Amino acid sequence: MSLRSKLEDVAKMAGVSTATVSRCLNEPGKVTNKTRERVMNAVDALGYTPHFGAKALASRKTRTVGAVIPTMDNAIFARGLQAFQEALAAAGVTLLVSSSGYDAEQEADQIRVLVMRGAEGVLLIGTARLAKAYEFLARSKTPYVIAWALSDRESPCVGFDNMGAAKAMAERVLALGHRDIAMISGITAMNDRAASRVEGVRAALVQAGLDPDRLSVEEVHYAFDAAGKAFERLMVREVPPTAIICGNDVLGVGAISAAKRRGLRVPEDISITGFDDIDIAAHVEPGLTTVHVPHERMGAGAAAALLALIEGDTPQATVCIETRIVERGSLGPPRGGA
Amino acid sequence: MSLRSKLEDVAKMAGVSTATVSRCLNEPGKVTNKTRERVMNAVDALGYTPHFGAKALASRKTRTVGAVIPTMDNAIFARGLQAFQEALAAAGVTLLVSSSGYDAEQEADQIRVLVMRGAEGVLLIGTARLAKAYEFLARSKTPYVIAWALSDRESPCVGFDNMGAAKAMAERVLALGHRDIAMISGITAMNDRAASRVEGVRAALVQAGLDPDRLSVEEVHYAFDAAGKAFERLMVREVPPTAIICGNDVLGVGAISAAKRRGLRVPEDISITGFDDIDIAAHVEPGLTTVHVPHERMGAGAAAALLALIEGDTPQATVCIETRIVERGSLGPPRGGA
DNA sequence: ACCCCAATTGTAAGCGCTTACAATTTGGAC
DNA sequence: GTCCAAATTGTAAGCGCTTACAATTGGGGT
Repeated sequence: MSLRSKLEDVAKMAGVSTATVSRCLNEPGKVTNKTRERVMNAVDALGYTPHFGAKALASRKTRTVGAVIPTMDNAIFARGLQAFQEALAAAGVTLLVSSSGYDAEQEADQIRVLVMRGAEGVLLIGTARLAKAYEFLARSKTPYVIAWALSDRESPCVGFDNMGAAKAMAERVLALGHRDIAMISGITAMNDRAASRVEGVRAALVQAGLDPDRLSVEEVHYAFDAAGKAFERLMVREVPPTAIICGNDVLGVGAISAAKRRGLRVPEDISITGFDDIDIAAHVEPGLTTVHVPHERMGAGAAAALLALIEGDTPQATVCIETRIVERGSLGPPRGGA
Repeated sequence: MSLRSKLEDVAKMAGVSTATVSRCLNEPGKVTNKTRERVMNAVDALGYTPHFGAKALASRKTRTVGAVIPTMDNAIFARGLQAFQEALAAAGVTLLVSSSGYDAEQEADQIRVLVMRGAEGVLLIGTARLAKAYEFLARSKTPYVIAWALSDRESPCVGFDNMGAAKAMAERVLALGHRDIAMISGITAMNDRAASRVEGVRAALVQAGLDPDRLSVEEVHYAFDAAGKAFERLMVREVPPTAIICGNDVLGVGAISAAKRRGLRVPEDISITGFDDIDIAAHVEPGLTTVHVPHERMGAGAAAALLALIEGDTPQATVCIETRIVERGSLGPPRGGA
């Protein structure tokens, strides 16, 4: 970090001015072949790497965007973020990622940090966050797009209908004859996706003429064993469920695992569903019936929207990515039959 | 990004000089309570966020380190990186992560980018990388530590003995009586961890008086279905293996899944082992017998080493984290008996 | 040859911050 | 009240880069 060579060193070695070196690096067309070659030689003779901060300061642009995601632990955000990143890279924009650990306070901090590090726009997951985070975004005039959910904010979003998808899944469960349905959900506080999914299931119950308050919901953080423990708690209730709708695939896989450990067959003894369709969902036994989310499409769409925003264009306010249910075997009719 | 308020604005509003504002923010002790309060009010009245680039430029320090990991897709690096990050945060240092997609050329690029973005040191995974990457590190005098493997470089490493652990696992497999052993490995080119693990298994075979060339090795990238396909290929060989040692848990889980799809029982018909002990290993049926790696300890250790390096201290050159085998059921004696 | 215009290169003024160093204020001790 | 050292604040010079603008160069057209 200390003895880096700078533009001036390169200029000196190549016998040109710093302006010329800068041009060689940034607008090679504006420089003679001959001098460009000379400069480039100096550049890699010295192993010159421009100082990002200085560059950002002088040019007042960074070609950088940020994303703060709830967690990097599980694969839920990996695919979408990957697509987001690739689309940005294609436009010559760098992505800075950080994770908040599902903590709203931390998320607000991370947003600040990203912006101060030069993010010209940010990708945010879902809509629920501290007011001060939104205020900061507004005050600093930082464009942002929301993904993984739909939003009615002025800023665009590229997401999917969490509530609708969960409702569709619940409808399918109900159609098979299940009446004792429970849910293992992520923590719904400050997590609109988790909350919407619970709401979606409740809506399906209401629509089927059932009492939505009879739905037992276990809220746990997204981890296999937390889901396992939630499963245990659900199964010792006085009326154990015949089907458990899980808030995501991590919970679903954890539940299947716990069921088998308990000697229950899936779906004969207990049906289990997931949400997201991450890789592992297809690789447990039985395969997890789940909601497939086209993460790649969402990530790419979000990138396009954010880039447009940064360029000053106004992209479509809301892009709704369609989800679909994939049946894999973990959902079947209840024990007694329909 | 455009109309951010700057130090000067804060200074003006608080009626002090920019130097005083800077002090308030960086060395609050050197300023009267009264003026500090006045300044702080101005700071959040304006929603002031310092310009990172300007700060880095003026102070020639960033309190930032970088890490280049092969992938964020699976959980392999997540836990260790998390611990690394937390240890850094405790020291007030920010972590910048990027992933190379197991591509050496990209990794070299990422290292450059991180350094140019102000990384005062970097965390690298394993030892195999392009010479130019090492050269750049040396020329730019950027300290680095290597994790996830042991290294004989001058720069410190905090890792574990991939070869030894794989050998130990193979010995256990051999002790159970297996003689037809195969391996599903990650791509070994430019991946010393993968290569060492294969080497370890071969060493165990040699030690047991077996021909190491008889070991069938399928090299695939780390994904469930790639492992599944590799499994299929292995099982149609003229002498199908009775045990498959997998290069990591993703491959192991993929193999178990493929075995069951093929109607084989694990471990009665085929034994399967993994490496890493990621969460999912305990949540498949049967549980995956694997090598447990204390990722948290490694991440924290790596952080300590890197921070020391940046401070100019010389940490211990090599820290070897002990691994251990966890038995979960996917490894048993071969069909015929020992 | 000579002139003029376009292409290329150089000059120098910042970008927003930190930090020596200088100037000022403060608060005891007398 | 005075004086002095210590504490606080202000002044201004960069940090490494970009980019108007100015200066130079090189080629036709004549």
